[in-house]
Amino acid sequence: MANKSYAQYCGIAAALDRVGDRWTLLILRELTFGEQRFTDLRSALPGIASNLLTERLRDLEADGLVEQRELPAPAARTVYALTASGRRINPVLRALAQFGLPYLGDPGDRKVRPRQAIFGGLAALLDPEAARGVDLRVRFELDGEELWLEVRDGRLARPDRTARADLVVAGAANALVELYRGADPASLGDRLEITGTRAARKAFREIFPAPDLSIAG
Amino acid sequence: MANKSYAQYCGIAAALDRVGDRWTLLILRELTFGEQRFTDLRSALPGIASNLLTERLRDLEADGLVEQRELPAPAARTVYALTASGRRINPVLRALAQFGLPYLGDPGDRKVRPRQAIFGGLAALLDPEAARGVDLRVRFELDGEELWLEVRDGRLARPDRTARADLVVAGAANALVELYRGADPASLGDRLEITGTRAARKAFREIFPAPDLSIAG
DNA sequence: CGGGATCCGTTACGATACTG
DNA sequence: CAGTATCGTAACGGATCCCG
Repeated sequence: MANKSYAQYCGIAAALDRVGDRWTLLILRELTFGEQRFTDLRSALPGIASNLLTERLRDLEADGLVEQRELPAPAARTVYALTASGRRINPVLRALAQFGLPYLGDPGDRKVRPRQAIFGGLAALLDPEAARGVDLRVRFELDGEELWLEVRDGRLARPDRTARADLVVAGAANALVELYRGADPASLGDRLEITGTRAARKAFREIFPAPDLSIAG
Repeated sequence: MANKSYAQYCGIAAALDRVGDRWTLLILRELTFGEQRFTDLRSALPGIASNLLTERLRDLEADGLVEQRELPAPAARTVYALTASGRRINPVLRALAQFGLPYLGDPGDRKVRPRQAIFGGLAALLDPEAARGVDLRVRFELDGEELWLEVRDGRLARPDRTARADLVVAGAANALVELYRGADPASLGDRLEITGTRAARKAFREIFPAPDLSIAG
């Protein structure tokens, strides 16, 4: 790895020796959404130097968390993907996302919004207790972009886009964010439209509960 | 903060802006065990420069995660402690500890062993599902040091040292570590002695299950 | 002795330019 | 598209010194 090891006999230190370097956890975040090309990662991580991205990917490969895959011709190109070991980082990302949520300001500011931020943010909110045994397919149409999210038997699953969605959330991504930051649903006007049975809407609210934001310093 | 912000509208990035700097999460780890003096932190974090520790503590104070407290006379001295917001980092530390566990090598090597590593490691292993509703008080006597661990209604609690322990684990800390790394209990000989009712021993094994280490790269 | 501050050599990072 | 090369700057690590 790039940085020196903490050299402590402690799981947290051992974890940070692998994923504690700057940018590393954000690279892993991107890869949890699926295979990514070098350029995909670069554009999702504005500000990272290309040599640094190379170095981080090599480190992650050396630790067995990420692997290169060669896609078949014609467009033969290499992509990066998480290995089985790499997917074990998911609970860490979820815990970080929950910790960081109160610190997100208004969605209007100048910050980069990663394309999958909505999806990733919701995934972090999933309450395993409330989701126990639940199946729910949601289609998002936010700012003209379509995203699917599927809960199967209480866990997030690769969405089946051929099936019918139980719930459709369409409109402005910012409106969804504001809703989760405690805005009055009525104040959103027609910027967000949620379509589905009453039961599906209820399930969604329970599985992805709005967090308590009162804690932020 | 010392490092530049990622400036992304994402909970993970926001979290890393606060706790992603080198040493920061290990400082928070130490503080989860209770108030610590500057010198306590320094000795628990071998290799950290004193100015860096100062800077990190100031950053954490500015973010409202840590606060200074003045202990009363005679030995008037300042200690650092987590605030309510700071205690929200706990799930992150647990997730990291679980992720990092397979990467811990044999306990015999030269690495620094933080005094509370055993306690912290076990706390990370607690299975909330298995612990549901369980009460269990454990006293450790490892390498001559006494540690208490109390599970109350399925959650870790400040141990009540006046009450009677349901389980006593006495002997070499290394033996306990080896046990959790898959060693045959019989091979430990008399290096570890576990005393308690059959029910208490069973509860301990279920609440703190040995992790699957087969995943390590 | 606890709680830092200062200084300085080394390393990692960030920006830009360049290449197969 | 997927990196490599170069280089100035910022952060880190180690040592030393200071003050109550």
